[in-house]
Amino acid sequence: MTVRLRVAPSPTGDPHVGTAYMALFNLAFVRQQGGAFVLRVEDTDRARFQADSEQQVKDMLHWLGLDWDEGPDIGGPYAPYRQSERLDTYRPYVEQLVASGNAYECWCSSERLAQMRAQQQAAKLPTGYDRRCLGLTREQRAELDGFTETPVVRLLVPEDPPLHFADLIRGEVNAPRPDDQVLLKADGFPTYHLAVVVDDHLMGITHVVRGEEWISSTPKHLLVYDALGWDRPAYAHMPLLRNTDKSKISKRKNPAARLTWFGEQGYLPEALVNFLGLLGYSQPDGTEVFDFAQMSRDFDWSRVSTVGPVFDLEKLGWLNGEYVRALAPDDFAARGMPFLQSAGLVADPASDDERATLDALVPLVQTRVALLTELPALVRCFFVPEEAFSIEEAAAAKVTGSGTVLTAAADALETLTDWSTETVQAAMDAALIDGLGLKRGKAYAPVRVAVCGASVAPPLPESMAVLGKERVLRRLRVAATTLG
RNA sequence: GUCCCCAUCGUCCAGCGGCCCAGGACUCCACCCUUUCAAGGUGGCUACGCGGGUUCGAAUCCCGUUGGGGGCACCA
Repeated sequence: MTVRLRVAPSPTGDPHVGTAYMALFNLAFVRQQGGAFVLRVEDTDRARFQADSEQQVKDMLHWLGLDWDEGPDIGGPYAPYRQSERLDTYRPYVEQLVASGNAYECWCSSERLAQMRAQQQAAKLPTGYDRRCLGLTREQRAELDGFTETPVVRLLVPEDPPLHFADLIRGEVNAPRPDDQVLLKADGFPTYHLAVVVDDHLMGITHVVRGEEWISSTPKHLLVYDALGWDRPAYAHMPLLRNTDKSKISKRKNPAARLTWFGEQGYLPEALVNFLGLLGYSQPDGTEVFDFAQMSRDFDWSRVSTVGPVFDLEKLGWLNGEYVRALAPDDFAARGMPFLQSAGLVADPASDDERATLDALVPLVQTRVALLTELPALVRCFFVPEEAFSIEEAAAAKVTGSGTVLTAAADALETLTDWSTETVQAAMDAALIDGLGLKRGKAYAPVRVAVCGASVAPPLPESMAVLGKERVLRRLRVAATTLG
């Protein structure tokens, strides 16, 4: 049997990391098994619906390389893949459930339901629908209070509903007894609980992989499968990603909950994918730097943890550095360019000169960047117009009184006809180390500040070679007076 | 409140009865390398929540307890 899995985001806002996390594990298994991966849009909540959300989700998933085989944009044998376009397919099943006595209509107003729950909680009772409408006709119910015109359809949970199910990650799971859950809302839209089951069945989904938060509603779904006479899928409930305080990861408490945040912050998609594959999961050999293909190759549900991992940015930052350093030089330049452009250091599109300068800088900065957002500060002095070049105050303060050193360096460099890393360094060493008797660290510090404007910068002779004789000399002579 | 899930260094993982007075990674600290900062190298700090069992033997199994998390919507 060929395996079919899906990821089913709800277009209610900015794409969530949890969606990528689920997609990754779904997909790792799908690709290992040679099955199909479906993207289904669960847009049954018209109150929270956001029109641009679906596209953002698709963009983010593509950015991460987590691509689907069937979906609303590319179609497939089970189209449509948007639940709002499938309203007609749910209706017959609702009718069937009502006819078979597995569901019933309910006219209770939301006010009455809220009041009922409050009372139950005050009485320290489990909350749940009290079945006020069960067995009543519309007319009979209308005579009682808390009545509302348009009914919903509720699942009738039997005395002994199925509460146990096998989970690929957790083994036998014991879930709580469900409430008489609403299946069809008053607006005619199905709730999640009806729509997932119907769609998963109709779309031939074999494995339902979702967050742990769904464990408690699985019995409802089981009930619907059974009532409709359908085979149950296999279940895998993933651990929930957490904030630092261990609560379920949220956009409110954690910027990383927002998928679009990572690109803006200079993270590489392959690093994020790798990192997500490290949360609640590990490679059999303990490898920590691995790509999707490797993860998929020996993917195993039994290796997925049941403990919700804290989404810790520090390790992701390290991992990102690993990936940044592993980038081919031209790839690094290409990925870094947008950050230089948005910092206003490079024109958009970049000129040939600017490209050439960046290419020359790559070997100097690639090991010094963990996040792409760190690049602009590191290369600022190479791109900034001479008139706008300035020395950081703190850096200047560290080397005040080095006019002699700077002048000596400038004088020595002035005579150079061949301008390269080697000749520059030789000239500086001769003038400052041999000539003034300074140690290299002492000698280079003021020069670095004068030329780069900061006390932390890429290697000095290399930087000076890239900068060119003219600009270096000008900066040295200016600094010789200002730092004199 | 109620039901369910979970429990190894600060964090992410390994461990699935003896190889563990617990191993790797991130972070932090020290040292080496070194023209600054990185990168790289070496070393170090730090954990099986607690209490009972079971067993010759428990981080690993069982029970309890404590702690954390999630669900309890005409949201997903």
